[in-house]
Amino acid sequence: MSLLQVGAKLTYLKSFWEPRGLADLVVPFRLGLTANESAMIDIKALRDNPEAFIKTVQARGNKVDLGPLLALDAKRRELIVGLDQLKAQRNENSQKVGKGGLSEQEKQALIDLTRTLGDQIKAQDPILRDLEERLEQAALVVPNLVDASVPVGQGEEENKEVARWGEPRKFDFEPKHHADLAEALGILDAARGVKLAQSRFTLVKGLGARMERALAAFMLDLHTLENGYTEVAPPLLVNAETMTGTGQLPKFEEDLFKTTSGLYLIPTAEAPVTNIHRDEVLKEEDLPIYYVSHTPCFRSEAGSYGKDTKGYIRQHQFNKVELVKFSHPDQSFAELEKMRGNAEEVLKRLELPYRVMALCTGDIGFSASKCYDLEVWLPFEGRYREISSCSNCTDFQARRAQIRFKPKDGGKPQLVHTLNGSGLAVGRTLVAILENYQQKDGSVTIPKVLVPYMGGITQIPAL
RNA sequence: GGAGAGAUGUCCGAGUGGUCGAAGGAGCACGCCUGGAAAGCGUGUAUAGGGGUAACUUUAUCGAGGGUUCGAAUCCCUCUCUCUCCGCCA
Repeated sequence: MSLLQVGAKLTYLKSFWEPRGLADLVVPFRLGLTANESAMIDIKALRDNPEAFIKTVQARGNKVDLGPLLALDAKRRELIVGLDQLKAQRNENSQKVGKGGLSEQEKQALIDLTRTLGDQIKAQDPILRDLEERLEQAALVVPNLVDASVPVGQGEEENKEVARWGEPRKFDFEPKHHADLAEALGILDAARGVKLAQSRFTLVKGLGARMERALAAFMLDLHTLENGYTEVAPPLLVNAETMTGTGQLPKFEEDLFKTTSGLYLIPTAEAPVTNIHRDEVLKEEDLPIYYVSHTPCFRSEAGSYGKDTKGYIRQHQFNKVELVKFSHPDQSFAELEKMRGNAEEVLKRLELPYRVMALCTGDIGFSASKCYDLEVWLPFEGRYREISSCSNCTDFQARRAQIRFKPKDGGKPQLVHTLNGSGLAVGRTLVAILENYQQKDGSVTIPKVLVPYMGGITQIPAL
């Protein structure tokens, strides 16, 4: 998840999480969940161990009150007990009628009796369903449990640096902003992007377009040939179920572009790729599954007015190479470390200085249990900026999307853990290269590993 | 856009009002057989929610929602999706 997305999410969440009674909890979107698809959090786990959830919610800095949720759950169970008894009686009676051996009168009496049972059931069933719906909606605002290793903090400022690589280059001239460089080199054309679409769209030209293609190819080769990922090219328009599975819907609909046919443009390949195995039961021996996908991403950037208006950092459309894993629950945190290493490797080979941040409880995404951001050095701004985000979503998305595996020993299907991370955001990588590899004359040297992918050229010459 | 067919368990596939959570097969697990394996034979094998320390018990689920009925996978209505043929088209 990108910084921009987190920002938008947090603003939205803040208003959403104002304390209020469950009765007037307004949810803008009716979930298309069926009875055996469960809610966003494990209601049983909440029942058994509410303290863990309360702790998480507090640490994340939101004020959702879990009390009403627990009360609803208790009420629901109470109702089920009575209703199930009624249904059991009805079923038994119906079977007696069917089996025969009753006199006409007995039979008719039983039918009449059972009809009243049926009426009672019909009267109570909607009450239960209403209760369950409210329970589900209430569960919807409860975020994933954060892992114990996540630093506690209020916001971005309290994220913890856990690693740093490379030395920011010393310039013997004033480094330029990438947008100024790129305009001068004729490789990024913001004005024409606006003409063709609107602001936050850019026309990429010449060696700029070539470099994006080269970067994508380089990253894909690294991840497929060396890191064991399988390349996939998913649909870029997906349905509401898919968006719900990974958590973009229903809460973050305003961040998405929706088409007139009801499909959504993907804001990240995480959405379609994680949903590849939605409603599936995988074999334990197939885990872990690694996918890598290079796609455009589309984000409305609602709520980010005025931020990064200049340049190629924050666009409505950008390219990203995304890593997705389906992991055995016991391995997911180890897999997160590996995934972070895979993303870091891209920066290392491009020789771009970066640091790794462990996001704190106040900054971590809604569905993530633990998350690292990779931040690349940008000389003009003189600071590190997010270029990748690697998250372990544990079973949070798997529960929504019903992604399970059958244990080898024959036990019940269990939820897998899902992970995702950028490996990397291609547009921002281009930005980082432009700024870090710029020369005094305005030309840009091409990182060594990229030269073969650029047809052998070693620089973008100044015009 | 026009015409038709379909949606059942991990998968394939039968089932047109009751004894159907659902035949049969595949897969998987265990056992027998074998020097070991394959084949063969036998046994077992859905998910979710309640209640119960447990044994166990109960409810729901045959694409989704509604209806008829004492009783629905099965009958009726609505919707969604998939497939085939025709038309259009990158």
